[in-house]
Amino acid sequence: MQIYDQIVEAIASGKLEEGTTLPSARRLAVDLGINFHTVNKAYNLLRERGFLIMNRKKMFVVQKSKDEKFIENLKNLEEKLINEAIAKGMSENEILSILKNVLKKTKKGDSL
Amino acid sequence: MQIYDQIVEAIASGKLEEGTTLPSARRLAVDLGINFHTVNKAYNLLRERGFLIMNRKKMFVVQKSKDEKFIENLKNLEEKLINEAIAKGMSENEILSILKNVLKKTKKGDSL
Amino acid sequence: MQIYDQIVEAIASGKLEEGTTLPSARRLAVDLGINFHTVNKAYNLLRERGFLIMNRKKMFVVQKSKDEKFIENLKNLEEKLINEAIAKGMSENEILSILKNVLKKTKKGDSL
Amino acid sequence: MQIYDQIVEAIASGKLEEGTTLPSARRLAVDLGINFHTVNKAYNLLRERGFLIMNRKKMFVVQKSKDEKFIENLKNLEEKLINEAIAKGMSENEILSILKNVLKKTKKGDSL
DNA sequence: GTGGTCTAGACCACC
DNA sequence: GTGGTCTAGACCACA
Repeated sequence: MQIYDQIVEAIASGKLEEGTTLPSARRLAVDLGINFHTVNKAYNLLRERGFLIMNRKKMFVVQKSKDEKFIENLKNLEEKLINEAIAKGMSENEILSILKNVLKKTKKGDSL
Repeated sequence: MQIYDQIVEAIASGKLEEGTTLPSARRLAVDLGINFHTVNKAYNLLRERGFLIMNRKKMFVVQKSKDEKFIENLKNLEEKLINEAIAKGMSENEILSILKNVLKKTKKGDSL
Repeated sequence: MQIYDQIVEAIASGKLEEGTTLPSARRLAVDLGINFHTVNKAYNLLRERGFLIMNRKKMFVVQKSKDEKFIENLKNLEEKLINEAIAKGMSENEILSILKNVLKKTKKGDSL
Repeated sequence: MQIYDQIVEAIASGKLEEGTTLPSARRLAVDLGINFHTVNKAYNLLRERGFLIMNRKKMFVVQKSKDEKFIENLKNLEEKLINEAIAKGMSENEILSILKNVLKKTKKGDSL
């Protein structure tokens, strides 16, 4: 999941642009000093969730595709998080303020 | 986690007000037809995360306390979610719109 | 995939009823003389596709749930298969006859 | 496989009639902007499965021939699909209805 | 070379 | 005990 998160973050921040071919699972594994299977699993999860796609050469390539399933899932997770925040006694404005800050911060990395 | 979520949702929606004493773990377990330990675990997780507090009679009571740790955690989780959304190619406005909708929907349940 | 297919077939034929708890992955692996990970992978794929669900004891249990995604996928795969049959010059009636036979055969196993 | 599927679909829909000579693999590769080997492979797979035959000029020609092997294979694949549908709890009528719809839809494209 | 799969053994958290 | 994960090594088909 750490690899997964880092790759998602790299895509979001623009460090990995759409169409970029990732290093092979074996290669990245060696570079990171971890096992091939671990990288492979992360790559496959990213593919399942639509962040990567495999090209004709069987390499993984960055892809940006917003699908219905993802948005539905996003809403559910957000609902849980926001429920917790409200249950903690936070006001609507407080929550919105935090959300906007996170969004701005993440978006700022985007333009780098 | 289902019990956990339901209780959080009940607190957020106002069905469970601050100060309310929850049924004992054994009692709720019987009512729901599940194992005592499962309920107990949910209660303890809710206490760890600051949604409940144990009173002198060792009963669990609803508490609304926004702490630093929770907010920090909330930010981290939101960052991951929003990173995924941006990595999917969603625009800042799209994301904010979804967040506002979820917030409004959740908040509406609040007034019920 | 062999394990996957066999379990699907066992559910379809009624040998495995809804609610049945499957043997643990480790146990089944020993019984079949194969590796734990192989069974585990099959179980997880079956869960992802909605044929199994994990209960509170972390055991895999048979579940029958027809979801939209499955039906959509079924239609796509059938379309490909039927396209091939038509491209082979088979008539609509021929194809329908084969489909009915397969359905009857599979369904017959159901009542055993 | 995309090329494969598209050609099968074209034959099924009548856009490619029996006896039609396909463009050479090199030619089609250039037109589609993909590698020659990829087209060649698709053509060869189509020949292996009996959708194409090579003429004296080594060009691929559309052929409609229903062979035993194909029908056997079709039955096996259908059995797997239908097993999944039944394992999902779908009734015989539900499945048959879907099959007929797909068949009708595919057949309709035929007359275009 | 690539990813995919199977085997194998170890450790973890959970119940 | 359970599944989940990481490591490791081997072999496969594909290109």
